Formats: sequence, structure tokens, C-alpha cells
Amino acid sequence: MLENRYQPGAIEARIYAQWEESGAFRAGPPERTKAGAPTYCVVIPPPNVTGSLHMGHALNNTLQDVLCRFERMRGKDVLWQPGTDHAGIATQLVVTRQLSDRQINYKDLGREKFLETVWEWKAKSGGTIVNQLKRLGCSCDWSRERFTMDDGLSKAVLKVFVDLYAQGLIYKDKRLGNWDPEFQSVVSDLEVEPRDHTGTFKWKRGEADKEGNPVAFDPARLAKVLDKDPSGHMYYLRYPLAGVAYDADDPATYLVVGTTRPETMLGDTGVAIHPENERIGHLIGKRVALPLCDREILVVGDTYADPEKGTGAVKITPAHDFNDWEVGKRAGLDVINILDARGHLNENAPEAYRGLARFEARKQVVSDLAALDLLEKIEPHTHAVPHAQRGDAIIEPWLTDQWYVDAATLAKPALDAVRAGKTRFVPEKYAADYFRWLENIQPWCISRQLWWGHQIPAWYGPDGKVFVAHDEAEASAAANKTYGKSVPLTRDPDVLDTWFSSGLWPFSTLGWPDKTPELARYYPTSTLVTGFDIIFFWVARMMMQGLHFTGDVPFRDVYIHGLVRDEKGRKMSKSIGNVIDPLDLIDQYGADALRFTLTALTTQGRDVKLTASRVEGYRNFATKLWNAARFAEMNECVRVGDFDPAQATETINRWILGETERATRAVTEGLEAYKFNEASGAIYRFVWNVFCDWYLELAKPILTGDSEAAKAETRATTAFVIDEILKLLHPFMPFVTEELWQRLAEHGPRRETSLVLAPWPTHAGRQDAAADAEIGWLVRLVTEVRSVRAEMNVPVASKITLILTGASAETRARAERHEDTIKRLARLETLMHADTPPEGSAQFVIDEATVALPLAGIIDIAAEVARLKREQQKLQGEIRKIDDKLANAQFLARAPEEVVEEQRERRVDFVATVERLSAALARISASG
RNA sequence: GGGCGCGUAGCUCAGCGGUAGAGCACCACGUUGACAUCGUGGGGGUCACAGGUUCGAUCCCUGUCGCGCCCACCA
Repeated sequence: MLENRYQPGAIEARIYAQWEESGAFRAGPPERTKAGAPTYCVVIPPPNVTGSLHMGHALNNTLQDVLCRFERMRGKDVLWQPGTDHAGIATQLVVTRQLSDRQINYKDLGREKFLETVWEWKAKSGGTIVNQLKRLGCSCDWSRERFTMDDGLSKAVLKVFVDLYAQGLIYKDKRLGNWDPEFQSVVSDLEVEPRDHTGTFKWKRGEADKEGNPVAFDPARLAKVLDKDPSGHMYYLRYPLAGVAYDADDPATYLVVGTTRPETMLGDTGVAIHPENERIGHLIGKRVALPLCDREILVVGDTYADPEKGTGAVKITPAHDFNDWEVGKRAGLDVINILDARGHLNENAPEAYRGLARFEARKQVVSDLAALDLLEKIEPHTHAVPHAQRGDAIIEPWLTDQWYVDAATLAKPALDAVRAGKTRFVPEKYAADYFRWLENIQPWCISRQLWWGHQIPAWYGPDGKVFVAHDEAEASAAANKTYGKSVPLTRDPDVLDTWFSSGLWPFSTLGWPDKTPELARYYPTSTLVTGFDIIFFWVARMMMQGLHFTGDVPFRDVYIHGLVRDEKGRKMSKSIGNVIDPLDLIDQYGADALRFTLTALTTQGRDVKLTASRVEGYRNFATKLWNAARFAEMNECVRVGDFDPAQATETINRWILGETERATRAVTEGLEAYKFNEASGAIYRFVWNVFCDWYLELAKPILTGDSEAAKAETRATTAFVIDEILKLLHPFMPFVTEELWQRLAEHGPRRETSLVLAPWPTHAGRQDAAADAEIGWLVRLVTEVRSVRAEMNVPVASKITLILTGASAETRARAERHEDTIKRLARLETLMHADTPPEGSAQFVIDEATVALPLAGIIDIAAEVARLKREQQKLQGEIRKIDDKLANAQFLARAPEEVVEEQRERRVDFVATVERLSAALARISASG
């Protein structure tokens, strides 16, 4: 006997263990593959190996699991490929911090020892997220779990690098990159996050205070402001014209440039002015004396310098600004790198500044310029400052040697594939983002100055010549050939961008570069489920690399979901303190409730705003289902092995079987279209509002009645429908459904499979329009009686009489067939027929019949009159609207015939009802 | 600066060319043997605003306002 509550905590772990032991999640089960089952493959977006499950994972993996379970039940051979990502920067940061907590500088450990530490930590905490995914119920084939740094995947990475290098698609280049001076690595464009900064310092040369005295520049005050935030100001600097004596009061002797990073002026090698700048264009070709530096720099003409912006003259620092780099290249300017890896001023800076940290240099340069009367003004200026996505440091454009992928070449097939529809984005709008990014793609910087990751397979000879090879032996062989003798090689210390290896995920996990059966069978994969935030990072890279190396797209569909936010729509963040831990919700409400909430809230192209009340509501839903099953068990609704729904004769059974099919269609179509909210909503409404609210209530009189035949059929139908419900609900709520599937089988015939592998319901054409109409009538009648009772304050306990007047033969027959049910649900003493309603009755109209509830002494006549009039007025309003339409010649002429006809029919119904209500009103008045 | 999205009940959101919906919250009544994690009934919406298209607009178009996101720029 089922308990009266579903207790997820006690059940989930046991059920999950059963699934795993039985191999239910294994891909390629012989009975399916032999039967030629189609495949369905999803690769998990590999979570960081050291991470723990957050709400984004919960959403992402719930959706994948819903799809995988759905397709598995549809008979497909499903592979949900799991695994984890080594997450270079994130992991190295975490371990580095842990070490520094123990007063250990990771650099002192040395590379080898440090990596050992990371692997140890991975061994210790790497299983966390996997276990958490299991708690969520994820049906991954864990026997195939992969890690981006395991041997197989490393082999794939190696081959891809070597091949791309051989094809000229990977190259080493010295160019500006995004340098993180704290982490001391380059990061890709995508790993840079612009954040707005606004300063507070304001000063202008010659500006007077209230007393009329010029305000002197105060270096100490500037330092104080910059210590809080080094960014957020625009500085206007004067560069004296070369060969002209600088006269602070004569603008003809200098040029003014604006900058937000004044310290970079120490690396200026030119000033740019638009060639058509009428005001200062004449200075092009002249030279200016670069202050603080013993150098003169050229004023060049370049259209980059917008005459309308700033002063019209732009200082050019090719080594420290991406735009300046381009201008410098065009104008042939020198490149002077003034920063070291830590972001300190190096030997290329004037001696006074060497060794200063970049923001110290900023203060110093500004103060020194002010002292020379070369500072024109400083204004607070809101502008976006590039920050490292991980670690928060302000990013510095810095000149380094790095490895790049020729992304533009790889992007072309990736663009074509989506244009040709070989891969489809759902929702479609995300394809536009994908196109825009790939069409403007820059070379992809793939080297990172880290230790944790795939070390770049490049070795350098004594003269720096590069040998890219699968291993050192191969590199040596190549080197020996080149040099004609054996030479010592040193390996490139850098590792690859994590996304370089995750970009291979859909095929590297299937065994590529080996020609494995899995690769042949499951690639291209079916659906990729991921958030919009990694379309560029990951989806685009998988498309590029997948197409290049396998010749086919990595997946057919890309389903993009939104972010999980808090109830106010804010991102969940530790600093706001609004993070909801999915594990807490699972502990409190069960994994099923959380999963159902996430699917119910997932509407295409929209973020999910999570509220605990919603989770609670769906926990209640699980309880509701549980109790429906409990009711079935108590009433001996046991599955009948050879039950044939088509042979059912009881109206309620024929009706619920048709409704079950409708629900099946709605859930199936919803999932096929990735409309998770529609699919989950359909099963929710069916279970609660149709099956529990009506069917079980309608079944009660039969189940306690005298007709053994009707009882048997109703029991069998109930058991059958519950089975169908468990199947339809299983992808969303796998635990409670599986538990009920097994518990209910204690009574009936043995189950052939666990619910995981049970066949998805089909539609077999069991709709019965007559049954639908009859139950529809019944529902309306009962609802209306309840409504009137409540409105008339008829005590629940008092049984009343219902009198049908003007009923057709059909209605009379229906009333007779369902007399017990109606009496029970409407709480009636008797149900009878009469020609006219008795005096003092509350009345309402159902179709052609007027229903009277004799409530003499109970009803308030005035209230009843008001109620009937209100009904009438509502209908008359509708009739007026319809009349307006029907009186409109344009409407009759242009609206589709069926719409016009529908309006006419509605009008007939409304008018008839109004007339019956009028009759009812007349009777009431007469009796009152 | 470019692009995308959103604005519907108190809240969170569906929907959509012709009858405006759900969950939660709220109000009233109720423990009748599946379920109070429940049942029954009820209140609550000029569908942001202004134009336009249409026989008909919450829905399509344009604009305005408000909010959010992405990209670019950030002298």
C-alpha cells in the first residue's frame, strides 16, 4: 500500500542506483541496435571538472535529460555522452589560490609538482559534479564518461593541432593580444569583459575657484581618486610642436590629444589626424616633441582620427592599443612596448618610470605633465574598461608571440552549414548571432601562459626554429634533418585554450581520430543543448572544428536556452547573495519538482526566473500524482494484461481514453518542437485538471457501484491511463514515475522493463466525440450547480434537489446514465424532471435545458435576481458585439465563411440562453 | 553607434488576427475514506502608449516611452 505522501529523499537514490545497475542508460543496447533502432545522441556541455552544480547546469541538464528520456522511450538507441572539462584558467586559479592559502606560491612548486597537485585535486573533487548530475536524475551513459585531458581526447587535440599547423591554419604570430597582467597570460577576445568605469576627478588648466584664483593641479588628490579606481577619466595632454618654442598661452605651439590611459603616451610613436580635418589638418607631416620622452614623433594623416571626436588628434601607441596598432601599421610607425608581463613599465620607458606599476605610472605621468604645464584638463569619463572574465584584472593590450588559428578560413564551412540548414538553431534567432560573429571573426588566439592544459606540441631548436610534432621524438627527427645533426630542443611551455579541446568534444568523445563504431553510429549528434552565452565560445568552435576534421556538422539541432535568474530577474551571483543551490531545492522538494519547474518555465528564447513557490507547486503536483495512484491501488485498479482500450464501453472510460490521446499528442509535439513549457503544461493539466479532478471523481460511483462489468472496465481503464501518465511524465519527473511504475506492478502482471525503457504512448484514434460531448455536458452541469450553491451560500452538508426542465430526450438520457455521479458531485438528494421550475428556485441554463434548484427559504430572491440579470447582461454584451459584426457588410463580405457562421451560431446560443434566463427571472419575480 | 528581445491579473509568465489564460498570491466555504503538499467557488486585466494596416488588432506594421541583453567603440 502506498503511503499518503511521496518522499523523494528516501526514494531517489535507490531508483537511480537501480537504473545504473540495470544499464538502462547504456548506449547501443543489443536489443535495440539489432532491431535497427535509430540513434539519438546528445553530448553534454562538459562542466568544469572542479565545479559544482549550479542552477544553470540544472536547467541545461534537465532539458537534455528530458529529450534523452523521451527519445529512449520512443525506442531510439540513445547516447547521452557525459564528461567534464579541464577548464584551464578556472582550475589553475582555484588550485593556485588554495596553495596560496597554505602560503605556497605555485611558481615555487615548479610546473611538474604543480600539475601533480592539480591532478590530485581533480581526483578528489572531480567526481562532485558527476554525482550531482546523478542526483538531478541525468540519464547519461556513465560508462562512457570522458575528460578533456584524458588520453583519448589528448590524442585528438594533438592531431588537430599538428594537422592544422601542417595545413597552415595554425601559426605563430607577434601581435597585440589581451594580456592579463595579474594572471600573466593572454586571453581571447571572448574572455574579455568590458565594464563601465566612471571617475570623479575634475580639473582644468586656468580654471578659477570662487575667489578667482586659478586652481592648481593637485597630484595627491588625483592619486587618491585613482587608488580607488584607476579608470574613468579622460585626460587632455599637450604635445608641443617640434622646433617651436612651447608657449602655454599660444595654441599654435602645441597639439592637444585626449586619452583615458595617459601612461601609454610613453609608448607613443605618432599622432594621427584625419586628412580632411580643416582645423588642424595642416599639421600632418609635422613633428611633435613627445613630452617626458626624449623623442619626436610624426603627425600622420589617417581616417581613423575622427575630426568630430575629442580634439581631432589621436595619440598613437601601436604597442598598447588595437586601433593604434592598425594605424601604426598603415603609417609605418615604430612600435614601442613599454610594459612588462606584470604590467610594469619596462626599459623602453624613460628611466623615471621604469619599474612602476602601470597605474602608478599613470599618476606620475599626469603629475609630471602638469608640472610642465602640458596638462590641459582631466574630466570624469564613463567608458568601458576591459576586464578578465576570470580573475577581474584590467586587461592590457600587449605585444606577444602567440599561437593563432586562422578562424576566418574555418568559419566559412561553418557558416555555409547553417545557411544550408544542415544545422538548425532553435530558436532560430540565434543563428543571426552566430552569423554575425563568424562573419567578422578574428584570428583565434589559442595559446595560454598556463600550466594546466594541453601543452602545445611545438619544440624549438637552438635558433628558435619551430618543430610541431606529435611527440618529442618526431620533433627531434625533424630537427635533426633540418640541422643535419642532433640538437637539443625545448618545448613550448604554453598550453592551449580550453575551448580548443572542448571544440572537439562531439567527435573526440566518440573516439576520433580513430574510426570507431561509435563515431560512425552517433556522429553527427542529434541535439546540442546549451546557453546563449557560449554560442561563440563553444558552438561556433565545434562547428568549425567538426566540419574541418570530420567533414560533417557536429549536430543537427542546437537548442539554445536562457539563463536562470532570481525571481527579480537578476543574474544569480555570489556578491548579490541571490544564488539558489539546486541541491538545496532537490533536498527540500525532490529532483522531480525542480526538474518540472525548470521545464515548465523554459519558454523559447527567454530566461528562466526561478521562484521557490513554483518548485513547491510542482512538488505538490508529484504528491497529487502519488495520491491518484494510491487511490487506484485502494480501488484495486490493477492493470489487465490484455486490456484493449478500443473495447471500452463506459462513457467516462471512452472519454478519458480520448483525453489521454490528446495529452499524448500535446506532450509529444511539444517535445518534438523543443517547447518544454507546452509539453510539461500539457501533462500537468491532464493529470490534475482532467484525470484527478474529473475522471477519478466520475469513476468513484462506478467503483463503488453494483455493476461488476462496469467496475472491471473502469478499474482496467484507470490502471491503463495511469500507466500512460507515468510514461508521459517520466521525462520530466523520472523518479516518482519510476517508483510508482514499480510499486503499482506489485499487484498486476510483471513489468517487462523499467519505466526508463517503456514504450512511449501512441495515438490509436481513440477519440469519441459523443463521449466528449456527454462528459462535457456533465462537467458543465456539475460546475454550474456548485457555483450556484456557493453563491447562494447553500451549506455543503445540505443535500438539495435538482430539477431539469425543457430537457431534450438526449439530456434526459444523459441525466439518467449519470444520475449517481451527478448527485454525488453536485451533492444532490434527488434529480428529477418537471415541466416548469417550482417557485423559489435558483435557475441556470445548460444548453436547451433550464436547471432549477428549489431553495425556498434558503435563497435570497433579490440576490438570485441580481445573479440572473448579471448573467443576462454578460450575454447581451456578447450579443451586441456579434450584432455589430453581423451588421457590418464588410465583415460579411470579407471575413471567412466559417468565422461568420461561428458568430451566427454563437448568437443563436446566446439568444436562447438569454430567453431562458428571462423566463427564469419571470418565475422568480412571480414567486417573489 | 549597430543589433536583438521584452512590456498581458498583485507577482512570475504563457498565448495570439475573431470568446484573454496558467501557477503562485488573495477572498469565501469545506476535513464527503486518494490527496489540506487537498477540494469547491470567487474577485482581479483600457494586453505600456500613439498612430497605421484590416471587416476585425493584445496579436501584424511604424513611432514613442520604459526595461534587459549582445556586438562594436571607448582618442
